[in-house]
Amino acid sequence: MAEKALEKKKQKREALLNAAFELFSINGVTDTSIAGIAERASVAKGTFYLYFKDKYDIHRHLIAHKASAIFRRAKAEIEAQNVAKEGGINPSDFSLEDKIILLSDNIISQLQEDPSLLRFISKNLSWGIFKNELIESRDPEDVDFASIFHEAIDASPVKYRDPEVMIYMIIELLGSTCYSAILYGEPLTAAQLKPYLFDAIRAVMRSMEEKGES
Amino acid sequence: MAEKALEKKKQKREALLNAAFELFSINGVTDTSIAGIAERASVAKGTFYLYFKDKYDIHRHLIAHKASAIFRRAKAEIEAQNVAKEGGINPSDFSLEDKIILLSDNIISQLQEDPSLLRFISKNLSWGIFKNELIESRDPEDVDFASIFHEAIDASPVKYRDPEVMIYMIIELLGSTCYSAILYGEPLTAAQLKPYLFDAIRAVMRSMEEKGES
Amino acid sequence: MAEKALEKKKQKREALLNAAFELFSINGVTDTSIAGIAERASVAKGTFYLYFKDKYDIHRHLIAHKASAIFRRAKAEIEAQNVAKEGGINPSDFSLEDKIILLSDNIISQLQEDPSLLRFISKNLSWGIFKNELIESRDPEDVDFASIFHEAIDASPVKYRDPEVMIYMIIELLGSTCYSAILYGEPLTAAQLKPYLFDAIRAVMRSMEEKGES
Amino acid sequence: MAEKALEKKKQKREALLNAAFELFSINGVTDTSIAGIAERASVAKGTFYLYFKDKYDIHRHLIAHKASAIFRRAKAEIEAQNVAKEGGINPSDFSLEDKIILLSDNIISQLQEDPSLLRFISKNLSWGIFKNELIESRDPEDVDFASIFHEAIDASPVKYRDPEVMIYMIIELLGSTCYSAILYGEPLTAAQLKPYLFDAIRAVMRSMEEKGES
DNA sequence: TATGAATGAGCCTTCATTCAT
DNA sequence: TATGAATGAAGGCTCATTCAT
Repeated sequence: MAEKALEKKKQKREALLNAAFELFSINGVTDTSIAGIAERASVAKGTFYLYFKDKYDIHRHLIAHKASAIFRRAKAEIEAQNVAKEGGINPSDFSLEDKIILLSDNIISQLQEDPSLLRFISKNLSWGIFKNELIESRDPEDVDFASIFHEAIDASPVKYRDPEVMIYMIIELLGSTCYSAILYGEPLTAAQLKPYLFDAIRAVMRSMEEKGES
Repeated sequence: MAEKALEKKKQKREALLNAAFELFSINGVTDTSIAGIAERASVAKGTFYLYFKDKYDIHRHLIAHKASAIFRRAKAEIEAQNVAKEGGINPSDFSLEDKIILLSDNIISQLQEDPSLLRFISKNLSWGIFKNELIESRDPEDVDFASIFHEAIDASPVKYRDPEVMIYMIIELLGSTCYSAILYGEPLTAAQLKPYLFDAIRAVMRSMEEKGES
Repeated sequence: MAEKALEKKKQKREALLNAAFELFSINGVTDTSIAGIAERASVAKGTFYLYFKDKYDIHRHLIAHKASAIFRRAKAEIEAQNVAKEGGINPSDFSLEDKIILLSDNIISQLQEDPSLLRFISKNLSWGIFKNELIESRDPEDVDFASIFHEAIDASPVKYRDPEVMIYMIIELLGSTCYSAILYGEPLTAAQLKPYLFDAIRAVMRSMEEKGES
Repeated sequence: MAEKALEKKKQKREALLNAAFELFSINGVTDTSIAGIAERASVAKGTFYLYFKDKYDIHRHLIAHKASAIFRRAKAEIEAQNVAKEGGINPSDFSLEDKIILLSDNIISQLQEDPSLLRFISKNLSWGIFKNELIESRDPEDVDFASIFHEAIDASPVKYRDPEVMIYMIIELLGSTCYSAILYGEPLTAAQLKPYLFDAIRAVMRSMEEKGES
């Protein structure tokens, strides 16, 4: 196939993903039809099936795609901040706790900025996604974001019992508390939640520090 | 209406709720039809509409109903245990932390016993349910289980900053970590999760103790 | 259900069968849609599925129904003729050969009268239908027409080797030669075919007479 | 066009025909798609249209092609047998009856060997095919097999009333009885059918012998 | 209250066919 | 010639909902 044609295919796929994201966010998966996705993507209905198996297929791809994007952006922004304040604190001076709080803070900000994103990944920002196990053929740019954590953990002087479980609990806590807070301000707003949540995350981490470490 | 007729109505309603619960558990809400619910309840299709507005209506009632049942049973069982070991530890000797751990432990046991129950309330065991705000016309027996917590908190000598938020975080943490653990054993089994989770709950609670309290 | 309602159901079913027959005859099974059948029957699309599983289900019912009707009518007409010419030949005077020729003649006449009927049962007037094995739930009025033959055979003084095979061959010969003759007049018209065919049928029967019979 | 290119075209056509034959045999015409044929032939979908007008076009070609092949092979094998037993019976010693029985026997064997072939030409092994009238542009190698019969008939000392009708009836009888016998063994197996069928064919032929001929 | 036949909107999906490359 | 992405018509089927009984 000519290069141009490949480019066009990529664009169509992108258009479908965007359309699906918007509709899933607005109406939910159940109330979104393939016809609707195709129409919004300015593509014929049949074209949808050239790119995705069904509604749930595109949904899975989107979740992986969006979750990955959130983590990548969070990581990038944190690094950019460090570069900005040159001569400032050396990132390696941050403790793992600090890093995870920074990351959480950034993720919450992103979700606040774009609540439709939150509604979409809704309750899906959890372990299954995190491990990318839902999807067999990950898109190449959707990097394995579990590695972001593992790098940071490995670099930490403080060691933790079962670091995977720790991350699991942090992600679940973050995801489930933010949902209600950001979308409904219930039982408190995201801004109000943050200090409590960060304290809680720190507390969870401390409770999992390796015993010998004192 | 004769008493007998009232009784029959009650039974029909119950039959519909049970049928819906089973089908929702097995096939999910989307893949459950009203026709299916009616058939399983041995009731005509039209009859469904005499009791519920639509599929989502019965779903909401069920969630509130089941969640309430879990909390009530947990409370009852804990009290029964205390009565059993008479002369044993006086329940009022338990700290709030202990009580909440006991409650959590019991809830996890119930969900383990009946994973279809877990699958059903799935990610719904969260604040929305807890506050029973989803449903306007609560069934009379579905008591407000938030009160269970408030009573215990009020009785606690240790005081907490924003106890509602604390409960919120605990419930979210419990609900979201158990889901994956019980249903998939991922990233660890419920049995393995428990010590970590209880430590985490205690850590969260400590982080929210009133400062002056030492 | 009230008697009237039952009557209406029966009518709807009949309307669907008639509509399907007409469309199958005109356009063939492949080019007939369920929407088309429903429309022609003045019934909503969904109603079709209350009576038949799919297009092939109604097709099977129709074949059994129509084939049965042909045989029943043939039998009835032959009997009526005998009654008409009272004092005439006693039907029991007919040999089995004669009876089968009479039957064949009548069937050919029916098919000539209504070529759409022929096109419909087309190549289906064969053993599978004859034995009614295609269809599990035969309509009650669609009598087992195999019995018509067996009665006649049992009554015959002349005995045959394997009478079932004989009938099989006669039916296949009749069905397949008539098709082309009636519909296309190729390689000869039905009228021209008849004497040859009847000779052939008699020849086949003679070739299967029991040896001892001389 | 270069010779090599012509060769390639021929191969593609052949590939399409083979693919279509296999799929028609397995799934039937209705459930076979052009996309499927093209894929199985390792050819692009659009390429199909360079060789055939549509699904039914390739179907017609195939029927004529396969039916012709059966007759040619039957003739060739019979001739080969005669050559083999050199000094044996002179083929011209066979009566027309014998020749046609031999031919029928061979055709039945072929169909038994390859039931998918039978399923494919199914009920199509009949007069329409025989006369090759279905297809306007016969492939050059698909010789007119009607001539095989006419030669034999002309060579026969015994003369027949309307020999075309005789052949017509024989072919129809053969085709329709074999179908059910070979594919389903109903109402009897092909092996069991043969003696009856051959007797019947002989009987039909005798019934059509020219009267004066004794 | 209870029924269940009837409805028809609306969904998913397939597929023949076209056409720019 | 050959390709295969794109199209959109068409069909099958489900299902929530209504309503006469």
